[in-house]
Amino acid sequence: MQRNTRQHRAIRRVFKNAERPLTPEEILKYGQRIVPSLGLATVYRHVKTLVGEQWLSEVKLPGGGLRYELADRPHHHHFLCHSCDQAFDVYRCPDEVETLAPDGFEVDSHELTLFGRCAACA
Amino acid sequence: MQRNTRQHRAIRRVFKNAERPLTPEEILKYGQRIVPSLGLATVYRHVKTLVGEQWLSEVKLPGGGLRYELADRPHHHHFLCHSCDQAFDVYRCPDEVETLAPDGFEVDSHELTLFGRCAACA
DNA sequence: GCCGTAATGATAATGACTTCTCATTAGAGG
DNA sequence: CCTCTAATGAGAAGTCATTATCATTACGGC
Repeated sequence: MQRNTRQHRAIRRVFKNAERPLTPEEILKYGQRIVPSLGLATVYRHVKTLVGEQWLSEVKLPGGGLRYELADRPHHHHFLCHSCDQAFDVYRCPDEVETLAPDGFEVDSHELTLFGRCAACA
Repeated sequence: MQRNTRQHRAIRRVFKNAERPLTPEEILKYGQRIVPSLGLATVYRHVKTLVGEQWLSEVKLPGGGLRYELADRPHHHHFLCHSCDQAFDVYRCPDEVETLAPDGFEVDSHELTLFGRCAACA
């Protein structure tokens, strides 16, 4: 991944334009609007590299299937629309979350997911 | 699933004794302490039936892999130990969670997962 | 513009999880 | 106790997301 290919530029552009976590299939779909020949294997290859470079971060939501987002986003959570299955960012977080665990449990991170219908589907 | 078999009784007993969500492999392991010949296919068969009867409910945590718990438990969340990979119940919930979504989004449920080390691993 | 080679993309392979198949076992009514 | 047949369990098969293979393409230094 040392050459500046059209595919690499396209994938980074997709994330710069997206303001929500994307699945590999979504990356492929949006990337093909820029480079129509883009293949799924190339998406996976670049995503893996970009995660290694900490340019992207993995988003694991309940229900499985990894999504990816820019790694430089501040702390936030996610909303998952069960109609269109798209994930969205929620930039508000309840306080004192990490104090909820039982005694003796060490919390080092947390993930809050809201489920429902997004503005477009509702 | 209309006969009262040893396997069926064993699987229900496992859940009655467990106070945390179980994976199919965990159900198999604990069930085999009661009925050593228990097979994984039987675990899946009964879990599917019990979920259909609303006796069990599915627990989807980030990272994939379904877990199951008794359906009659009151609202609660989960703690996932990244050392032993066991899930635990957390019977406290931050208030006003469903008000965090952006305007126009309809929230109908939420899932909060705490990550860290459980009391036994810490 | 040429050339060496990294990157690509179609497809096969993999792996984890879940369901199916079917010969055998064992509930439970008579 | 017999009999019928639902349930079981071992292994095959299916699913789905991800990775590997490899012939072809196209960056980019010269």
